[in-house]
Amino acid sequence: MTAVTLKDRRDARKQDRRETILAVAARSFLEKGYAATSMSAIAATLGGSKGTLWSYFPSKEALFEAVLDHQTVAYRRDLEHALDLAGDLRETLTRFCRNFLEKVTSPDALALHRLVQAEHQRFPEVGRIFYERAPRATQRLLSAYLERCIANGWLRPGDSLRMARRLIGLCISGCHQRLMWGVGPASLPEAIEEDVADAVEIFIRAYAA
Amino acid sequence: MTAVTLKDRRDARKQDRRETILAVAARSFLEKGYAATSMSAIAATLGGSKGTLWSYFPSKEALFEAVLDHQTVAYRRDLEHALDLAGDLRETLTRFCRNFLEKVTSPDALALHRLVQAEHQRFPEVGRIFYERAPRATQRLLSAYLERCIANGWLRPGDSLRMARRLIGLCISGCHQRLMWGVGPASLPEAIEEDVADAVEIFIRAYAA
DNA sequence: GTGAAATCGTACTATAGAGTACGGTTTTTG
DNA sequence: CAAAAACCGTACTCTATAGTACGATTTCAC
Repeated sequence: MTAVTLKDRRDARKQDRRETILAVAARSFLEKGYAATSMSAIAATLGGSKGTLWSYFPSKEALFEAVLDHQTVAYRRDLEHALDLAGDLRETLTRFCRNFLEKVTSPDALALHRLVQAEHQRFPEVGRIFYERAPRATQRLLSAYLERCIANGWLRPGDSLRMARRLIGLCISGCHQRLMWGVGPASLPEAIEEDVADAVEIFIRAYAA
Repeated sequence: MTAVTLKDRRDARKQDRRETILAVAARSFLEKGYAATSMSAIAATLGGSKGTLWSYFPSKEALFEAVLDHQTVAYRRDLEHALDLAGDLRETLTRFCRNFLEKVTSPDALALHRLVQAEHQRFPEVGRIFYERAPRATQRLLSAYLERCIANGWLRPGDSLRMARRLIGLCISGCHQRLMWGVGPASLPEAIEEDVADAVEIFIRAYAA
């Protein structure tokens, strides 16, 4: 027993170190992109030597993929937490859209979005994996809820996945779109409220029973 | 007169050369991105010497910006041509959405979209300029048409620019979104028709008088 | 034909960053 | 304490590519 905990302490340290490396690397990748991020600079920020860095991740590519993996896990966990759907239709949709928009307009989410967008030519897997984990996961969650609304007779029957995509498209057609191009609104919270109200109103007019 | 035309021939050659360089560079930038594009490779493809390339564009950055400039001009010219709005509301919106989606789902448009997205951190101007010339220009054009529809009593009064953004958001919420992540549909034309039909239907239900 | 402008080929400089090698030092385990 | 694992610092190799220099050659205007 004692032997195990002692050995585990070493492993825990390694895990900690790994997390630290991922955090430092994520900062750089998200802010500067893949090409402009240098392994040497990461090693320097960490304080350790280059050899150590390479002992954790055998190459820049490996580190990059580990960072994306880490980030998408965090992204999805946040989203699922934000998407517990219960209560009145309009109210629930409004809460969902607001939570969703708040998540995806955060600086980190925008940076991640851009990073994957930028590098998914160089790393073809990256785009598909991210799509599965973030946009697709969100669509599925929302779609399942809409399915229940249809069963309850609150919404007209139809393809719930397509309906989910339309609602999400409406949500991101305003401030999110502009933020992606570096043209932010004066007040983000107000812009989000406006987008949410529009999206829900349009959606309900289109699909309510 | 003769003097002028003769001198012009030299200028015309230079102009041709410039266009050729821009075309070759655009291929590379659009396919491989900024970092992975090398000036030496462009010079090699052109066949000439590096000195000549630098005599046309004093740096890689300058060439990059010239390429983006050239591409957005082409992009906007195409769009404006595709957006002559006349006739019945539903029919006009359908034609507009179809033309728009066909343009923005073309391989070059997708690549341009990604390229600007990727590099607008390194070149902060690029994002704003592109936004002005492409998404914003489209919004303005559509918005002006919707304004007329409101005046005619076909649509309920409202903020026409916001309405335009919602319609465009609906259009790109389907296959365009997936294409951006490298997850293309089996049949693009069919997917476009589906998106167009949905978008127009939802829009009309939401805003028709 | 003649001179000027453009072009060519090639060799060069300078920089930057990925990944390696290695001998010495600290930390952890038992 | 002793052995092993991890870590450190530093110096190194290798490759890629932006940008320059320059003398030789072609093209074009007149």
